[in-house]
Amino acid sequence: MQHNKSQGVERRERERLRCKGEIIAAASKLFAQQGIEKTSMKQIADGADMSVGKLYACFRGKDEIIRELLGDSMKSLQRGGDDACRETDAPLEQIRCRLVAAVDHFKAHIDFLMIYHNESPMSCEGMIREHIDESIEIVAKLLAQAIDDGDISREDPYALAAILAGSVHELMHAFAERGGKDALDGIPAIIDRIIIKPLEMRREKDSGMEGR
Amino acid sequence: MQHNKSQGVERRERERLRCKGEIIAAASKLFAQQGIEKTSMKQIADGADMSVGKLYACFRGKDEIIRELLGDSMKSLQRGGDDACRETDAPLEQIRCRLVAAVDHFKAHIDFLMIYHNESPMSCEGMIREHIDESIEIVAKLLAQAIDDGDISREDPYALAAILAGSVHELMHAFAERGGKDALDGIPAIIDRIIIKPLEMRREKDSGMEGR
Amino acid sequence: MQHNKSQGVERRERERLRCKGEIIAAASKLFAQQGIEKTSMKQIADGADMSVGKLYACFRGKDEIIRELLGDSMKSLQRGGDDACRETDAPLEQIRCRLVAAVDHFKAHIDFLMIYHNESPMSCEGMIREHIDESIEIVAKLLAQAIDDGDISREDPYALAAILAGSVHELMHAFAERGGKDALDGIPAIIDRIIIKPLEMRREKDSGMEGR
Amino acid sequence: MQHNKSQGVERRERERLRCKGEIIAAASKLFAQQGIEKTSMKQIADGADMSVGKLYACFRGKDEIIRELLGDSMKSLQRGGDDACRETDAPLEQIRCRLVAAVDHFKAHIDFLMIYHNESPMSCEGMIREHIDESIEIVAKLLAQAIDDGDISREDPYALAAILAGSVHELMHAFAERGGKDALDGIPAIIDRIIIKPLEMRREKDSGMEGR
DNA sequence: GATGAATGAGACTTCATTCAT
DNA sequence: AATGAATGAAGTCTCATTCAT
Repeated sequence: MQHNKSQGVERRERERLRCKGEIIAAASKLFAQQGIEKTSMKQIADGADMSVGKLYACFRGKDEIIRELLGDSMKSLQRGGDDACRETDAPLEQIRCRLVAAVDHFKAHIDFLMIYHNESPMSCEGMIREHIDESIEIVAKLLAQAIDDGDISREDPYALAAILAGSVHELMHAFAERGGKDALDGIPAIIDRIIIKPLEMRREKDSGMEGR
Repeated sequence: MQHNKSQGVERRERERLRCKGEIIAAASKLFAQQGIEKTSMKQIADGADMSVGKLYACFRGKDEIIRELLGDSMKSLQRGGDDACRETDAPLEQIRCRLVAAVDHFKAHIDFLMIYHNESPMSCEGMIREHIDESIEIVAKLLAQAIDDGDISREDPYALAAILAGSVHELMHAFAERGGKDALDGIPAIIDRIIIKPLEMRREKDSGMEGR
Repeated sequence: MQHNKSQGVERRERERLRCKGEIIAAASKLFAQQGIEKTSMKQIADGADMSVGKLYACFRGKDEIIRELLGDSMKSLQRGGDDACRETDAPLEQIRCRLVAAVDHFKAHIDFLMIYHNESPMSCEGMIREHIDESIEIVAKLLAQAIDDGDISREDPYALAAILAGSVHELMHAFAERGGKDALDGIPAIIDRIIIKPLEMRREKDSGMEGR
Repeated sequence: MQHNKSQGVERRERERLRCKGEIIAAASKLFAQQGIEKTSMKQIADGADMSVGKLYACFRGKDEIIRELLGDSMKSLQRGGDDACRETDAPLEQIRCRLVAAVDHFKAHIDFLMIYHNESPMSCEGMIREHIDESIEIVAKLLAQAIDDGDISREDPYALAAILAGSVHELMHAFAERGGKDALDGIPAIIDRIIIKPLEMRREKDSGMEGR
């Protein structure tokens, strides 16, 4: 009896999560297509094939859907990056791993890519902007370490991180637009070749000249 | 009599333009402060010190204000770039000039910078996105020429242009945030040092190796 | 077999009544705390530790719960009054007994007191208002008899009854607020001293003067 | 020119007040008929023969309409009482004047009478309850003074005030119901005869007995 | 019979746009 | 031509009631 009850609770919880997932999925698609502001709760409900009331049974309101959608995606993006760079201590290597992980994540979540790119960064109290800034912060710290370690030439690490972030952002847009999501795979290599490698090479040259 | 009439028409036209300018100015400030969606026609009217009715006498509706505001700013930004690179034929030099011109333009129109950065790129049927794409297109063509001219190593010019555009975008945000608008001045130099110069240097090395 | 069946029916009926009682109890508490309008069916179900569906199995809807809750309480209040005044035929004495009974009833059902006082008298198609009017009617008849019997001076018995009802109502609020429910005990005495006794005394004086 | 403008502003302000008045009037009627909660903004708009939008141009929302409606009426009721008792210093006389003023006010604002009587006293954060309590407070103070002055017998002035307030309340309902609003005129006399006079007379007797 | 998830009508509110003055 | 009061469509959210399980 008690077992049945706890089973029921468990099943219900699973059901609720599934439902939230469907809402998030429908909302993601609509947000990606038309933007967050232009998407109404009714549209989300229709998209998820349920009533407006159910939306409010699963989420406190539209804000919470947005926050959860963005928050989950960004947390997962972040975690993917953290996991990817666990193998190495070399800061530049970590950046490269994070970059690959980010691109993979966006490839797998193309709606999120659209939202991340097309939505106002100030959406939902600046959540997107904040996430970008956090990513830049992380990369800037790794770059600062790379500079200290003598891996790359001495530059403002925040500026370098901003360059990396902006480049990835814009490349992602350009490649997704032109070549479909598979084109995204080329991004890490080009970032490496155009931005990171030169920083390393310059460092070697600098060292060489210092060494005289 | 006819002369008087045409004078009146002319005066009226001048008046209407002045009026549109004031509306655009007021709208720019408000859009920059609170975002486009959150700004109401009433607020724009109050900001421009005129009635809501006059807004509709000068513009067809809110959409047209946005379109004209963005369109004018972006045209002016584009024209600034075109003017700046008129002195030289060297493609890389043209890119550098355009970059300086763009930064100068944003420095002089800080409200536009805010809108350009914080607003959804898809605002107003994707006008901002379209403008970025056009800028990338122009730079990509110049880069293609630079590659043909043997000024820089052979890379996908669109990818390079995207990297440049994204880098500038993100640097602009980072620098404006941290150092106020004067900090923007440093952007052309850092872009040149981190992205463009290495492309040139690599080319030289490549050439050297080819020359063997 | 038939006996078993009727036993089952009986048990079921008993069960249903118990269930209704629990719902009424939970609803009373919530209505008293937050008001009828602000209390949702879900809250009542939670308060009665049952499902929303069961609420609808026992009652036709929210309205019926309110109607039954108020109806039961008011019937019980009325019955208490009827019982209390069974001992005597003297109309004034009956009124005094009814008053004591009413105060005792409210003391014992403090939630009902709150609802009766704080809810709109027009709640549920004016049930509360109707009940007050009925009480006034009863008291007015007793007063009319008292007048006929020469117990009190000649006045509009309805007006006197309204005065009694209003006084009790407001005293109940004032005393409950200031002294907790035990303070209610003082009400019959004060009503008697301030309103009823003077009516008797005036009658005596009138009689005396008539007697000359 | 400036005069014209100020005239326009003045006219507009007058217009706005007229409009608020119409809304308050329509709302009063509806609130009196169906209760506050059951009245929707659409109904008020229809009743005042205007659009919903205009309601929101004049008031911040439904709450403000209720607050203003009740607040104005209760302030005016209070002020009427204050004005009425300015002629005399005798506390009992002041109470009598206030009573007459209150009855006159309700006679002139019959919708307010209905709302005041039929609405939950806890409506709009307990505004009605608060107002009743304030009235009782004022009367209680006057009664306390009357006791000190030896005008009436020694009783709890708050209890007496509650009796007066409750009596008036219930009489108002009974008389308005039975005799139309003109019947209200009889209330001051009956209150005086049944409640106040006896208090005075008892005092005299008490004094006489004390004097022996 | 019991459950509580799901429904959807309806409430409040905002604001782009219109139009009488 | 200018004004800004008025409109009403559309959006968010609540909750009494229903019904599949």
